[in-house]
Amino acid sequence: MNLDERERRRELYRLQAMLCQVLADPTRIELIELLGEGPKAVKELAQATGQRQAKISQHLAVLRQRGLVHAQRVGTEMHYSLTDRRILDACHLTRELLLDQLLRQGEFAESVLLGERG
Amino acid sequence: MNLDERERRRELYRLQAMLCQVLADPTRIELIELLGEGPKAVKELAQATGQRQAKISQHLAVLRQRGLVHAQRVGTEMHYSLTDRRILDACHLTRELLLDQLLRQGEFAESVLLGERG
DNA sequence: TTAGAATATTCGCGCATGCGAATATTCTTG
DNA sequence: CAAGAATATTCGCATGCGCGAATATTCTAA
Repeated sequence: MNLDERERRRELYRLQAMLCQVLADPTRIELIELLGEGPKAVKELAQATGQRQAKISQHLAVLRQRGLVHAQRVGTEMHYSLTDRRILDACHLTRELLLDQLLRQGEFAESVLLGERG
Repeated sequence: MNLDERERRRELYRLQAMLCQVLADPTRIELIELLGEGPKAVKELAQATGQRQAKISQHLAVLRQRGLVHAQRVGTEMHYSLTDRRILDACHLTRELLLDQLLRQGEFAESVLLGERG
């Protein structure tokens, strides 16, 4: 390999963008939050989110391919779990950032913030 | 308004996804990093990234519309700056997460990591 | 082995996004 | 006002993404 520095940085940014892309979906964020509570089966996740099973499986596949979650067979079920708790940290930090943005703009803030802060 | 809790959480996830979407582009990440050094004109950013001016303006428009950067006229130039330094924190955390992912998978890691850690 | 439950995958569509090219806007200077 | 520099916007296109619907796979139990 031996790319020069600029190209290495570019490659890093490209991969980072791909990671952020994975986090750029509300259903996937919700799945990450749920898995933050502990391992869960697909059916549980579908029930908790109120989404169709196929949709949940599709999003779990994305998370799995990117290495954010790990799947384990347990009988007829598949138990999913986070591979790294710091994924939650990233989610929480971006959410903090978002909440500050909302506060600054003063838009939507009250309705969304209720029950999340204060 | 007065949404129930689940809907409020959903709305929050939706907005968070939109924020992550903004961070899910390598050029925008590079712009954020550059602006982390201080305010810069569009031309500077175009030069530093080696990208066409129109492309930079387009991405800056996205960052501006989402409230991540602030623009100020200075003569014939527009000086852009971060509205919140913690945007950098978010970028750096996701990058840390990415680097750990790469280390775990052992793929690309060496070439990308050189000069970034160690 | 067959039935059925749990999960995964494929397909097609509608929609958003990033880009280059071209053009428009806004400011400064003469 | 005219010319030109700096920046913004528009347009058209190619590509990617999320979704529902349908189907396939994989395991358990009888």
